[in-house]
Amino acid sequence: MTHAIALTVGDVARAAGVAPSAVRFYEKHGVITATRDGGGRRVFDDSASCRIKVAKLAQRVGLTVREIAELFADLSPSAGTQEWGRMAAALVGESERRLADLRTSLAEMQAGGPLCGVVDRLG
Amino acid sequence: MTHAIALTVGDVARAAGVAPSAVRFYEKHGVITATRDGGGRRVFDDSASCRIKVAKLAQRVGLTVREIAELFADLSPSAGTQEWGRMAAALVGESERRLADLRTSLAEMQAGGPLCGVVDRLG
DNA sequence: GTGCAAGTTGAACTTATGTTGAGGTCAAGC
DNA sequence: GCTTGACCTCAACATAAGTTCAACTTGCAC
Repeated sequence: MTHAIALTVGDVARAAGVAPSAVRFYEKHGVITATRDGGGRRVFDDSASCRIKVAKLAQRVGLTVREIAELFADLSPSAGTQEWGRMAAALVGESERRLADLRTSLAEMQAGGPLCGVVDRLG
Repeated sequence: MTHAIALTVGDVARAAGVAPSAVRFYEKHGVITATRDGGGRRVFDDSASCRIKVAKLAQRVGLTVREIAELFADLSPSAGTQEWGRMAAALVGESERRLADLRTSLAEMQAGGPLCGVVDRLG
Protein backbone atom coordinates (compact mmCIF):
# COMPACT_ATOMS: atom_id res chain seq x y z
CA MET A 1 0.00 0.00 0.00
CA THR A 2 1.00 3.60 -0.41
CA HIS A 3 1.97 5.09 2.89
CA ALA A 4 0.77 8.25 4.47
CA ILE A 5 1.52 11.04 2.04
CA ALA A 6 0.72 14.34 3.64
CA LEU A 7 4.03 16.02 4.09
CA THR A 8 4.73 19.46 5.44
CA VAL A 9 7.35 21.91 4.30
CA GLY A 10 9.59 20.73 7.10
CA ASP A 11 9.15 17.06 6.21
CA VAL A 12 10.08 17.69 2.60
CA ALA A 13 12.98 19.90 3.59
CA ARG A 14 14.40 17.22 5.86
CA ALA A 15 13.89 14.51 3.29
CA ALA A 16 15.50 16.52 0.53
CA GLY A 17 18.28 17.93 2.66
CA VAL A 18 17.47 21.58 2.01
CA ALA A 19 16.11 24.46 4.07
CA PRO A 20 12.36 24.96 4.40
CA SER A 21 12.81 28.30 2.65
CA ALA A 22 14.17 26.44 -0.35
CA VAL A 23 11.14 24.18 -0.41
CA ARG A 24 8.87 27.22 -0.55
CA PHE A 25 11.11 28.70 -3.20
CA TYR A 26 10.88 25.60 -5.36
CA GLU A 27 7.12 25.52 -5.02
CA LYS A 28 6.88 29.16 -6.02
CA HIS A 29 8.95 28.43 -9.10
CA GLY A 30 7.07 25.33 -10.15
CA VAL A 31 9.69 22.71 -9.42
CA ILE A 32 7.29 21.11 -6.95
CA THR A 33 3.59 21.57 -6.35
CA ALA A 34 1.55 21.54 -3.18
CA THR A 35 -2.07 21.52 -2.17
CA ARG A 36 -3.25 23.32 0.95
CA ASP A 37 -4.89 22.06 4.09
CA GLY A 38 -7.74 23.80 5.92
CA GLY A 39 -5.39 26.22 7.60
CA GLY A 40 -3.55 27.23 4.46
CA ARG A 41 -0.54 25.01 5.00
CA ARG A 42 1.23 23.36 2.14
CA VAL A 43 0.69 19.66 1.73
CA PHE A 44 3.21 17.73 -0.33
CA ASP A 45 3.44 14.12 -1.35
CA ASP A 46 6.50 11.90 -1.49
CA SER A 47 7.50 13.05 -4.93
CA ALA A 48 8.36 16.55 -3.69
CA SER A 49 11.60 15.69 -1.91
CA CYS A 50 12.55 13.48 -4.79
CA ARG A 51 11.94 16.24 -7.32
CA ILE A 52 14.12 18.52 -5.28
CA LYS A 53 16.93 16.00 -5.14
CA VAL A 54 16.75 15.55 -8.89
CA ALA A 55 16.62 19.33 -9.37
CA LYS A 56 19.78 19.73 -7.31
CA LEU A 57 21.56 17.18 -9.46
CA ALA A 58 20.36 18.95 -12.58
CA GLN A 59 21.62 22.29 -11.31
CA ARG A 60 25.08 20.79 -10.92
CA VAL A 61 25.21 20.05 -14.62
CA GLY A 62 24.15 23.54 -15.61
CA LEU A 63 20.36 23.57 -15.74
CA THR A 64 18.56 26.54 -14.23
CA VAL A 65 15.60 26.30 -11.90
CA ARG A 66 13.43 27.62 -14.71
CA GLU A 67 14.63 24.93 -17.10
CA ILE A 68 14.08 22.25 -14.50
CA ALA A 69 10.59 23.52 -13.73
CA GLU A 70 9.78 23.43 -17.45
CA LEU A 71 10.95 19.85 -17.75
CA PHE A 72 8.98 18.85 -14.66
CA ALA A 73 5.91 20.68 -15.96
CA ASP A 74 5.53 18.12 -18.73
CA LEU A 75 5.16 15.47 -16.10
CA SER A 76 1.66 14.24 -15.36
CA PRO A 77 0.45 15.01 -11.82
CA SER A 78 1.18 11.57 -10.44
CA ALA A 79 3.78 10.34 -12.85
CA GLY A 80 4.76 6.71 -12.55
CA THR A 81 8.02 4.89 -12.83
CA GLN A 82 7.88 5.00 -16.61
CA GLU A 83 7.46 8.72 -16.83
CA TRP A 84 10.20 9.30 -14.29
CA GLY A 85 12.44 7.02 -16.22
CA ARG A 86 11.90 9.23 -19.24
CA MET A 87 12.58 12.32 -17.14
CA ALA A 88 15.87 10.87 -15.92
CA ALA A 89 16.78 10.04 -19.50
CA ALA A 90 15.91 13.57 -20.59
CA LEU A 91 18.16 15.06 -17.93
CA VAL A 92 21.04 12.79 -18.78
CA GLY A 93 20.46 13.54 -22.45
CA GLU A 94 20.55 17.27 -21.93
CA SER A 95 23.69 16.97 -19.85
CA GLU A 96 25.27 14.81 -22.54
CA ARG A 97 24.39 17.38 -25.19
CA ARG A 98 26.12 20.07 -23.19
CA LEU A 99 29.17 17.93 -22.63
CA ALA A 100 29.31 17.08 -26.33
CA ASP A 101 29.04 20.77 -27.14
CA LEU A 102 31.91 21.52 -24.77
CA ARG A 103 34.01 18.83 -26.39
CA THR A 104 33.37 19.83 -29.97
CA SER A 105 33.76 23.53 -29.31
CA LEU A 106 37.08 22.94 -27.58
CA ALA A 107 38.17 20.70 -30.44
CA GLU A 108 37.19 23.34 -33.00
CA MET A 109 39.13 25.96 -31.16
CA GLN A 110 42.17 23.75 -30.99
CA ALA A 111 41.88 22.87 -34.66
CA GLY A 112 42.48 26.48 -35.64
CA GLY A 113 45.81 26.55 -33.86
CA PRO A 114 46.91 26.34 -30.25
CA LEU A 115 43.84 26.63 -28.03
CA CYS A 116 44.54 29.77 -26.06
CA GLY A 117 48.21 29.10 -25.92
CA VAL A 118 51.04 31.11 -27.23
CA VAL A 119 52.59 29.47 -30.25
CA ASP A 120 55.26 27.20 -28.83
CA ARG A 121 57.79 27.58 -31.60
CA LEU A 122 57.48 30.70 -33.64
CA GLY A 123 58.80 30.73 -37.17
CA MET B 1 56.13 34.80 -35.38
CA THR B 2 53.79 36.00 -32.71
CA HIS B 3 51.66 38.85 -33.92
CA ALA B 4 50.96 42.15 -32.28
CA ILE B 5 49.42 41.37 -28.94
CA ALA B 6 48.24 44.55 -27.26
CA LEU B 7 44.50 44.27 -27.14
CA THR B 8 42.04 46.66 -25.54
CA VAL B 9 38.90 45.80 -23.67
CA GLY B 10 36.93 46.43 -26.84
CA ASP B 11 39.16 44.18 -28.93
CA VAL B 12 38.78 41.32 -26.52
CA ALA B 13 35.04 41.89 -26.18
CA ARG B 14 34.59 41.76 -29.95
CA ALA B 15 36.79 38.71 -30.30
CA ALA B 16 35.04 36.83 -27.51
CA GLY B 17 31.55 37.94 -28.46
CA VAL B 18 30.74 39.53 -25.11
CA ALA B 19 30.18 43.08 -23.85
CA PRO B 20 33.14 45.17 -22.68
CA SER B 21 31.56 45.20 -19.24
CA ALA B 22 31.83 41.44 -19.16
CA VAL B 23 35.51 41.61 -20.06
CA ARG B 24 36.12 43.93 -17.10
CA PHE B 25 34.04 41.63 -14.93
CA TYR B 26 36.09 38.58 -15.90
CA GLU B 27 39.32 40.43 -15.23
CA LYS B 28 38.07 41.47 -11.82
CA HIS B 29 37.27 37.86 -11.03
CA GLY B 30 40.52 36.42 -12.27
CA VAL B 31 39.28 34.61 -15.35
CA ILE B 32 41.59 36.78 -17.44
CA THR B 33 44.47 39.06 -16.50
CA ALA B 34 45.60 42.37 -17.92
CA THR B 35 48.52 44.70 -17.61
CA ARG B 36 48.05 48.46 -17.81
CA ASP B 37 49.44 50.98 -20.23
CA GLY B 38 50.68 54.45 -19.30
CA GLY B 39 47.17 55.85 -19.15
CA GLY B 40 45.82 53.11 -16.91
CA ARG B 41 44.11 51.21 -19.69
CA ARG B 42 43.94 47.44 -19.68
CA VAL B 43 46.19 45.63 -22.08
CA PHE B 44 45.32 42.03 -22.95
CA ASP B 45 46.97 39.44 -25.10
CA ASP B 46 45.36 36.98 -27.47
CA SER B 47 44.65 34.44 -24.81
CA ALA B 48 42.06 36.68 -23.13
CA SER B 49 39.27 36.25 -25.67
CA CYS B 50 40.03 32.58 -25.83
CA ARG B 51 39.85 32.17 -22.09
CA ILE B 52 36.49 33.92 -22.13
CA LYS B 53 35.15 31.62 -24.82
CA VAL B 54 36.29 28.60 -22.84
CA ALA B 55 34.80 30.08 -19.67
CA LYS B 56 31.44 30.49 -21.39
CA LEU B 57 31.48 26.86 -22.44
CA ALA B 58 32.40 25.82 -18.93
CA GLN B 59 29.54 27.82 -17.47
CA ARG B 60 27.10 25.89 -19.65
CA VAL B 61 28.12 22.65 -17.99
CA GLY B 62 27.69 24.03 -14.50
CA LEU B 63 31.00 25.57 -13.49
CA THR B 64 30.91 28.91 -11.73
CA VAL B 65 33.11 31.86 -12.59
CA ARG B 66 34.99 31.25 -9.37
CA GLU B 67 35.67 27.63 -10.25
CA ILE B 68 36.78 28.60 -13.73
CA ALA B 69 39.09 31.29 -12.36
CA GLU B 70 40.61 28.75 -10.01
CA LEU B 71 41.26 26.33 -12.83
CA PHE B 72 42.77 29.07 -14.95
CA ALA B 73 44.90 30.25 -12.04
CA ASP B 74 46.96 27.08 -12.22
CA LEU B 75 47.91 28.02 -15.75
CA SER B 76 51.35 29.50 -16.26
CA PRO B 77 51.31 33.11 -17.50
CA SER B 78 51.93 32.24 -21.12
CA ALA B 79 50.71 28.70 -21.25
CA GLY B 80 51.43 26.80 -24.41
CA THR B 81 49.47 24.32 -26.45
CA GLN B 82 50.34 21.53 -24.05
CA GLU B 83 49.08 23.28 -20.99
CA TRP B 84 45.91 24.34 -22.75
CA GLY B 85 45.39 20.80 -23.88
CA ARG B 86 45.50 19.76 -20.24
CA MET B 87 43.09 22.55 -19.32
CA ALA B 88 40.62 21.38 -21.96
CA ALA B 89 40.97 17.86 -20.65
CA ALA B 90 40.40 19.06 -17.10
CA LEU B 91 37.20 20.82 -18.10
CA VAL B 92 35.89 17.85 -19.99
CA GLY B 93 36.89 15.65 -17.07
CA GLU B 94 35.04 17.77 -14.57
CA SER B 95 31.97 17.85 -16.78
CA GLU B 96 32.17 14.09 -17.16
CA ARG B 97 32.40 13.66 -13.42
CA ARG B 98 29.26 15.70 -12.95
CA LEU B 99 27.43 13.77 -15.61
CA ALA B 100 28.54 10.50 -14.07
CA ASP B 101 27.35 11.74 -10.71
CA LEU B 102 23.98 12.64 -12.21
CA ARG B 103 23.73 9.20 -13.74
CA THR B 104 24.69 7.23 -10.66
CA SER B 105 22.58 9.32 -8.32
CA LEU B 106 19.56 8.88 -10.54
CA ALA B 107 20.24 5.17 -10.77
CA GLU B 108 20.59 4.89 -7.00
CA MET B 109 17.34 6.71 -6.50
CA GLN B 110 15.58 4.42 -8.94
CA ALA B 111 17.10 1.35 -7.33
CA GLY B 112 15.26 2.06 -4.09
CA GLY B 113 11.88 2.00 -5.80
CA PRO B 114 10.19 4.13 -8.39
CA LEU B 115 12.22 7.32 -8.85
CA CYS B 116 9.79 10.01 -7.77
CA GLY B 117 6.83 8.14 -9.12
CA VAL B 118 3.86 6.87 -7.33
CA VAL B 119 3.97 3.11 -7.02
CA ASP B 120 2.27 1.87 -10.15
CA ARG B 121 0.57 -1.10 -8.58
CA LEU B 122 0.03 -0.91 -4.89
CA GLY B 123 -0.17 -4.09 -2.84
C1' DG C 1 -6.77 28.11 27.54
C1' DT C 2 -1.81 28.48 27.64
C1' DG C 3 2.43 27.35 25.64
C1' DC C 4 5.21 25.97 22.03
C1' DA C 5 6.91 24.20 17.69
C1' DA C 6 6.21 24.72 13.10
C1' DG C 7 3.46 26.85 9.64
C1' DT C 8 2.07 31.36 6.86
C1' DT C 9 3.27 35.85 4.22
C1' DG C 10 5.98 39.59 2.68
C1' DA C 11 10.02 42.30 2.61
C1' DA C 12 14.72 42.82 3.04
C1' DC C 13 19.25 40.89 2.55
C1' DT C 14 22.89 37.90 0.10
C1' DT C 15 25.80 36.09 -3.59
C1' DA C 16 26.54 35.26 -8.46
C1' DT C 17 26.73 37.22 -12.97
C1' DG C 18 26.52 40.78 -15.44
C1' DT C 19 24.62 45.61 -17.61
C1' DT C 20 23.92 50.53 -17.44
C1' DG C 21 24.89 55.15 -16.53
C1' DA C 22 27.33 59.26 -14.67
C1' DG C 23 31.38 61.73 -14.55
C1' DG C 24 36.14 61.99 -16.03
C1' DT C 25 40.56 61.10 -19.06
C1' DC C 26 43.13 60.73 -23.25
C1' DA C 27 44.64 60.46 -28.10
C1' DA C 28 43.33 61.30 -32.88
C1' DG C 29 41.38 63.95 -36.46
C1' DC C 30 39.68 68.19 -38.24
C1' DG D 1 41.66 73.75 -29.66
C1' DC D 2 37.50 71.12 -30.00
C1' DT D 3 34.97 67.11 -30.91
C1' DT D 4 34.69 62.22 -30.93
C1' DG D 5 35.34 57.62 -29.55
C1' DA D 6 37.11 54.44 -26.52
C1' DC D 7 38.85 53.94 -22.29
C1' DC D 8 38.70 54.58 -16.88
C1' DT D 9 36.05 54.12 -12.03
C1' DC D 10 32.32 53.63 -9.21
C1' DA D 11 27.55 53.07 -8.18
C1' DA D 12 23.17 51.55 -9.25
C1' DC D 13 20.27 48.30 -11.39
C1' DA D 14 18.72 43.52 -12.97
C1' DT D 15 17.90 38.55 -12.57
C1' DA D 16 18.71 34.06 -10.44
C1' DA D 17 18.68 31.41 -6.41
C1' DG D 18 18.05 31.43 -1.99
C1' DT D 19 18.10 32.98 3.32
C1' DT D 20 16.56 35.67 7.07
C1' DC D 21 13.41 38.34 9.70
C1' DA D 22 9.14 40.18 11.59
C1' DA D 23 4.49 39.61 12.49
C1' DC D 24 0.96 36.50 12.70
C1' DT D 25 -1.70 31.76 12.67
C1' DT D 26 -2.32 26.76 13.50
C1' DG D 27 -2.53 22.67 15.83
C1' DC D 28 -1.00 19.65 19.48
C1' DA D 29 0.04 18.78 24.48
C1' DC D 30 -0.89 19.80 28.84
